[in-house]
Amino acid sequence: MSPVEDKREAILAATLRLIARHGFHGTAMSKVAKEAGVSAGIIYHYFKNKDELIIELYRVVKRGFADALFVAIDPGKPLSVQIRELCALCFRYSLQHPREVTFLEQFTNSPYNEPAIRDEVERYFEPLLDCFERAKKEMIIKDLPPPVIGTLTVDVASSLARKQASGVLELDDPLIDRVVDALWEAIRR
Amino acid sequence: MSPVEDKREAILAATLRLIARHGFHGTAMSKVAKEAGVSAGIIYHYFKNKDELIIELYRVVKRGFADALFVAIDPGKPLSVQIRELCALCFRYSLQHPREVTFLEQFTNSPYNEPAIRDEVERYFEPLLDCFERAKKEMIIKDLPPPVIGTLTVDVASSLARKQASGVLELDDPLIDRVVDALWEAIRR
DNA sequence: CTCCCAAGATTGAACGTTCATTCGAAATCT
DNA sequence: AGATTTCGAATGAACGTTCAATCTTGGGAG
Repeated sequence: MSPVEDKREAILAATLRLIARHGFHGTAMSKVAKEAGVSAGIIYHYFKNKDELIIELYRVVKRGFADALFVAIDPGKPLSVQIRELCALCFRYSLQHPREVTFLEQFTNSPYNEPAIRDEVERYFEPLLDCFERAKKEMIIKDLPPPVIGTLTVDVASSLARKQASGVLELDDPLIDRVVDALWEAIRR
Repeated sequence: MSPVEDKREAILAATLRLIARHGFHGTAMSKVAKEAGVSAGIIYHYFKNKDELIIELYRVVKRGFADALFVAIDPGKPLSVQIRELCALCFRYSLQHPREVTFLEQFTNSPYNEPAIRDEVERYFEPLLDCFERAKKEMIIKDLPPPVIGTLTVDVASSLARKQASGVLELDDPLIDRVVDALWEAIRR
């Protein structure tokens, strides 16, 4: 990796850490610079301004999440197994990446989340949605709209991961399995 | 209602509207004053500072949400009916109060959400949790931790309400019924 | 192999703006 | 009249952003 990309990614990583801990409001550009070990000015060499930095971080984090889920797709296995693995992966990723989850939830509920960016990022997940579309056609799962399916998988995992991170819930492997079972019973036909 | 309380509530209502539209980051005290039709200084007569204003708004909104759910509790009806009505009420309230939902989601994922405030507000919902505890004892629903049950009801409703508000989903009454059915199948034994 | 220089990378102090908060004075209520 | 409520200009701190100056890099000339 070139040193240039190193610095750019250091800025993105620092922004993620600070926003997860202190929110958008508490994350000043000067703090990002200090956390990343660079000067304040250089951020504007890589990103147009603070908004662009945050939006780019959103793209990167969403892309990473999508990539993590892709390993669940294995056309050799039955769709029901693929979907359950997808759910389980959502949980594992969310639990192992609490900062990413917190950032994504903050972004989603903020004015940053404009339709253009949402549509652009949603495209990363199209192959995963295909998986659900095929399961619908084969009458394996209920014919619910994709956003509902998304809520019953990704959003439930994120919500529980946040509760785990804040200490109000202890999610161990057996409990994750039981929740995945429950979600499967919600969407299966 | 006394004029004093009027002004206080005008400030809270203005804060809710602005935060839902522009986020914490874009909501300045001067804007709150203008939106509420009062001077900037008077806010500090009713609230210690911006943080206290936002935390108090959180209490008020959470309390309103809990109160809206209480009408589902009717000891004359079977627990299974009460729980399904609770879910349905979550949906109706969330859909009719998009600003409240957006604000709550932002608050929950921000550094404002400290354990002390969370615990204090969680107490509003204890009678509702009791309902689920009894259903567990009677072997009607699965023995899942309360936070998991909460996620599978309140958080799912909030998440879908947000998607409806942002236009990516059209939630009509028949679809709400089907989602409530799905959630019931997730938690029932 | 060394020197040099142009282009890009990096710095951090400085700038103008915006923000949360204060406060003395004015208005309103009891 | 005294107490409480309300105002809005003033204050100082913090913020996002800029920019002139400095440093680094890589490659062509000698």
